[in-house]
Order: sequence, then structure tokens, then C-alpha cells
Amino acid sequence: MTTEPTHPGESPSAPAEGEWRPAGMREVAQLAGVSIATVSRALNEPSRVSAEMRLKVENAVRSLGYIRHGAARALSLRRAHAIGAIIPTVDNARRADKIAALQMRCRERGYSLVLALSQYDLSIELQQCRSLVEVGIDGLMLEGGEHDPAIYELLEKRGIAVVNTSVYDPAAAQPNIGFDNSVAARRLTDHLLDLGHKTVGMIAGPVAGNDRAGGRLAGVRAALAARGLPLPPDLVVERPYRIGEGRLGLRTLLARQPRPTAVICGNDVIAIGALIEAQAQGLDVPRDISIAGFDDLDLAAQMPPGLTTMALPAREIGELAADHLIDSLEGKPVAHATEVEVKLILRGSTGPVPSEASPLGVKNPAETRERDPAG
Amino acid sequence: MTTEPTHPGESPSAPAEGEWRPAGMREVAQLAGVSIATVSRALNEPSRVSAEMRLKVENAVRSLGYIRHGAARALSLRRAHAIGAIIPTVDNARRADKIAALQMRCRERGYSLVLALSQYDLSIELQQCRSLVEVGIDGLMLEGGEHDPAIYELLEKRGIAVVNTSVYDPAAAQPNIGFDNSVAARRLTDHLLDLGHKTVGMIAGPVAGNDRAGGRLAGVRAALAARGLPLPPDLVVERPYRIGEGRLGLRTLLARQPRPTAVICGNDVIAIGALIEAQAQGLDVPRDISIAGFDDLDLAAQMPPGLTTMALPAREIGELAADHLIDSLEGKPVAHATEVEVKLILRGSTGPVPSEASPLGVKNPAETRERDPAG
DNA sequence: ATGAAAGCGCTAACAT
DNA sequence: ATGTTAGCGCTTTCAT
Repeated sequence: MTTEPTHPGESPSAPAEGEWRPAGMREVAQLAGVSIATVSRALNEPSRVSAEMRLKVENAVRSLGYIRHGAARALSLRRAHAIGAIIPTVDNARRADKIAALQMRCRERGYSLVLALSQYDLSIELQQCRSLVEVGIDGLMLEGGEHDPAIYELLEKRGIAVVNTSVYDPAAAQPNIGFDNSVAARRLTDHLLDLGHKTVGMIAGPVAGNDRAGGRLAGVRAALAARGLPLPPDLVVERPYRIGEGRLGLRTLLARQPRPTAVICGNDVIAIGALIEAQAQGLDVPRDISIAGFDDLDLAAQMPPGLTTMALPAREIGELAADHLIDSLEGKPVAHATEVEVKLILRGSTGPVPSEASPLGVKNPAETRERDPAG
Repeated sequence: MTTEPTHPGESPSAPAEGEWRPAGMREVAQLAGVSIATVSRALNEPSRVSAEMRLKVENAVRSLGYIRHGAARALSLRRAHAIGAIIPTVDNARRADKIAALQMRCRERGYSLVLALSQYDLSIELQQCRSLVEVGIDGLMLEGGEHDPAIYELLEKRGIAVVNTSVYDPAAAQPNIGFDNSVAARRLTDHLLDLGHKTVGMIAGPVAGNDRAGGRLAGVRAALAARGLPLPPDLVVERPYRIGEGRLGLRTLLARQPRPTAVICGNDVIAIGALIEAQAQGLDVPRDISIAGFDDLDLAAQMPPGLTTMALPAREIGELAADHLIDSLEGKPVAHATEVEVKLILRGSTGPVPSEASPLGVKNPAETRERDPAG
């Protein structure tokens, strides 16, 4: 297999029959009839080289299929041209957007993306950070603002740029790009409160080690408190970000007394679960219960009756994160904290509080498993 | 900021007041009172070093917070300990699983994951591949088996391992791990055919440059052909993998004559869209129309009436891909093609073909936007 | 504008 | 079992 030189003009360097070795700068220089330093310059600072040389080099590069050796470059430059990202999981569509945007922007600017997952575990996150440092990253994107301080120490000592994302806090020690989760949650809650709801429940995401989840919970609580309303522990459940867990969460809440007339969910995945569960229990959304989430997943718009949610500009955050990191590496000025806009998207899943007269009992759960054809 | 040595025992190397530089092997060797080679050995092949030395080195490493310099290591070893992955997008939950599994397995085995996106474009894929080669990957995971031949040439010349995933083809030139998309689609179609359906439509994913989408379409066609049934061009629409597009696709299909009684979708995202659209049009699924997909997303199980789908073991594929690549790098024997099991999951969205007498007309699309309370 | 040569931090012969 | 040393492929002073 490896013995056939199917390709033209590619290995003028291997005289004997030995293993073919990818062409290096030396070979390029030789073929172009210039010095190795000129090749380097022609590649990195074309302007500092005569047009003639540049052409010769370009041709040699092309005909040898030369590709720079990143590790050597990194070693010499003491800059890997790589950005790391540690995220809890990839399984959320909005986070996938963020990573995609980050990757594309990095690529555009000549950086590659090394990805690591923390699974919502701060100690795994630290480990992964060490690995990334070893690989040789110049900058690191983190999710949220709650991290092992050892991470910051490590990064600072080695001059690695860092940015926390999906949180916004001008007072934080680390640069960040995002929005204030608490404020966003408060706005969402206010919407419900404006509709007359007084008994509001929450299905939060797991709060431990997750300041975004914690912030949202705090925001809901604050909005209620501002109107003299309580958020009894009874009406807060914490569930992982999965549809089935959202269903479970709502089931729990529906069993509580007093039963909430509105439920705010830690994100849309949970909210979709809650919506499905409500409908499965024969409740009409929003007539019997209002449901809202965060993220504005595609599904939020499509799923009847439409899910009211806070839209979070994930792509934008990813892009901004890449720019922040790379700008800062290039010595350009960067904002310490950048706020992106969240948007309250009103859809059919939230409505006025039910009249007092409405029955609290759950209707026959089976009957709504199939849609009524409304004939 | 950088001037405060908040940390104990960390910079015995910087005598003057200058910039602190991360400790290298030299410093470790010095502190441990051994040679630099011993440090290297203690780190890489602990067994080849006396217990005493090992301990001294370990202590020095710890107290200096030493972290290996990956680029230097890669340069010397001519092995980057990095795996690349090029995927079309991350936005599919199953693909996210695959990437997560790949990443975790790589990490476990001492490799990092460099991620690149091709956006379903074969020429972008080639570009990204070049970038990855430049970064210095030892192995590459690709999605599907349809790629620019230049990719294979490039990789082969440089001795970079490659594996195609989510496809299975023992006859293919490149190693692969996955399943036969055509066979899977055929099985799914047979299920519908067994239920008596004769007019089957398909909402395929974009087929260009995507052999998985193409294979599934071919499988549906083959299953029909095997029973002497046609798949008229009229009943095939191609739509991007988004819920809204799935809705659109179904709308198109419902307008065709004869109208299909069963629709197979390129994946679950499209299928969910189709399901939502069917219900929005007042159709009962599966009484009026059967719908099936691929992937077995969480949502497939949760969304009433439950989506019949082919479950694809994405995590397993990701894990196997990591193992295949790394095993092969380590000189271990690896299978050229590995087949993973897909599983037909029967749920409520597929059922017997409607009786001939059923009306073909579409009911009022508006009325079912809100659920009938079935009171 | 171009070339020669000294490293970047590590590993792996090759000594001892 | 441990130490010495020559590169790995590139960038970058420093000469010219």
C-alpha cells in the first residue's frame, strides 16, 4: 500500500527506496533554492520577502505538499495556536451551537480547538485543564464562573488566557462573556407574575458546582420575594437536564399542596419534559398550568402550544469567546466582561393564572395520550 | 497581577526578579538531584528506574507543579498523542454522545481530542483535515465513508490512522466502525410493510456528500422493491436535519397523490417534526399515518405517541473509534471493519395501514394547534 | 532582502 | 540503573 508513489512530484527527497518522509521546510528550501529562513518568512510574513522568492517558495510548498509541523512551530514560538474548551457535556443543542461557533471562529483565525468534558464535576474539570495545559493551549474557554481556584492559578502562572462563558459579572476576577442568569430568571418569572400567578414552582437543574443553575434559581426566588411571594422548598425540585427528568420533576410538583399554577424550568429540555408530562396528565397548557424554560431550542418553537422561554445567544457567546481569547493573545484590548442579550420569547405555554374555581384534581391520565381528533 | 508569588515552593529557578517561567524537566532534574534523562524515564517508564529515584522525581514534579510540554514531547517522539475528529455538525444529540464517548476514551488513554466541523461539505472537510494534520494528530475519526480521496492520500503519506464511523462496509478501503445504513433502513421499512403499508414516503436528509443519508434512502427503496412496490420520486423529499424542515417535508408529502400512509424519516429530528406536523394537521398518529425515524433520541421515547425508530449505538461507536485508532497506533491488531448493532424500537407512531375507507382530505389545520381538552 | 546558526523542551540512543 | 548528548522541525536573532 504505502509503496506506490501514485502522486506526481512529491518525493524528490527520498533517493533510496526507504520510507517516505513528509517534506519539511528543509526540502522546501532546497527545492526553491533558498534558505530555510526565507521559507519561514515567506510563510509567516510574506511582506518581508521579495515577490520572486515568495513565488518560488509557494511553488515548492505546493509541489511537495508541504504542511507546517505544528509541534515544532509551537515549541519554537512558545505558542501552540490552540484553544481549549472545557464544557460539562455536549448534549445540549444550544451548547453544541456554542462549541460550533467557537470552533469555526478559532479555525478562521488560525487556531484549533481542543475539547474536553467535565461532566458537571469540578474536579474532573481541573484534571482536564491540566491535560489541556500539557497539550499546549494558549487560551481556555470555561463554562460558567464556578471553578476550582487551582485552575486559575495554573493558567495564570503559565500565561494562558481564560474566559468564563454564559455568565456575566463585571465584578468577577476572571473575564466573562454571557448574561446574568439571575436577572434573566427574574425577568422570566416576572412575566409569569404579571399574568397573575402566585404559586410558582421551579424545576431547577443540578445546582451543585453549577452557578448558572444556581443563578436561575436565585432569580426566580428574588422575583417572587420582590412581590412578597414565597418560594417554599416544597415547590423547588432539582433534576438533571433530561426530558424524562423534567417529566418526573413536574409529577413531583403536581403532587404538592398548594399546587403551582406556573412552573419555571432550568432549561428547555426540562421544560419540554414538563410540558409533555402536563399534557400526558390531561392538563391543558397554559389553561391549567403555565410552563417556561431557558434556551429557546428549536423544539420550543415547534412543540405545541409553543414554549415560552428565554432565548440565549449561544452562537454569539461562542464567537465572542474565541475573539476574546485570541484578541487577548494578540495583545489587543479586550473587555473584561461582555454582556449578551437574552430575549424573552412568549409562546403558548404561558398564560393567565387559572381562575380559583378550576379543579385541582388530575384528569384521567390515559385519555390524552392520543390526541383528540376534535371532530 | 502576575507579580505575586502566592504559591509556596514554586520558583526556585528564577533567581532575579524576572518573569516566572514554568518549570521544565531541567528544573525537576536539578531539584531531584538526578539527570534529566532519569526524569524522563521516571515519568514515561517508571519501571525502568529505581524506586528511590522515582520518589525523588515525583516529589520534585509535585513541588514544582511540573507539567510536561506536549509540543516538545510530540516533536521528539514524532507522535502528538492527539486524535482528530471531523464531524458535519454537533447539533445532533446522538452525535454529541459519540463525540463525548470518543473524547472520554481518548483522555483515558492519554490522548487529547481536536475537533473540527465540516458542515456537511466535503471540501471544507478536506481543509479541516489539513489543519488537523498541521496541528499534529496521530489518528483521525471521520463521519461516514464518503470523503475527498485527497484526505486518504494525505493521511496515508503521513502515517496517520483513520477510521470511518457510522458506516459498516468490510469491502471498503478504509477501516470503519458502524452499521450498514441501507440494511438498517430496510429493516425499518420492512416493519412498515409488514403492517400493510403500500404507499410509503420518505423525508431523507440531504444526500449529497452524505452516504449515510444516501444509504438509508437506498435501503427504503430496496425494501419496497423487494415486495414489488415503487418509491416514486414524488414521495421522496430531501430536507435538512431540523424539526421545522421535518414539518415542511411532511406537509409536502401530504399534498402528494397518492398520499403516503407511512413516512420514513432520515433521522429522529426530522421524524419529530413530521410527527408534530401530522398532529397539527389533525391527523392521528398512527391511525391516519405512521412515522418512523433513526437515532432513538430521548425525545423519541417521550413524545406521544412515542416514535418508532432505529436505535443507533452512538456512544459505542465513539468508544470503539477511539480504541481502534489508539490500538492501531500502538501496533495492536485491529479489525478492519466492526459492525455495531442497531435496534428497531417499536413505539406508538407506527401502526397498521388505515382502512381504504379513511378520508384523504386534511382536516382543519388550525383547530388542533390547541389541544382539545377532551372534556 | 537573505542566510547561518542557536535554541525551544523533550526523548532515545549510546555510554558508563 | 543512570548520565551525556544529539537531534525532532521550526523561528529568530544576528550577520551579511
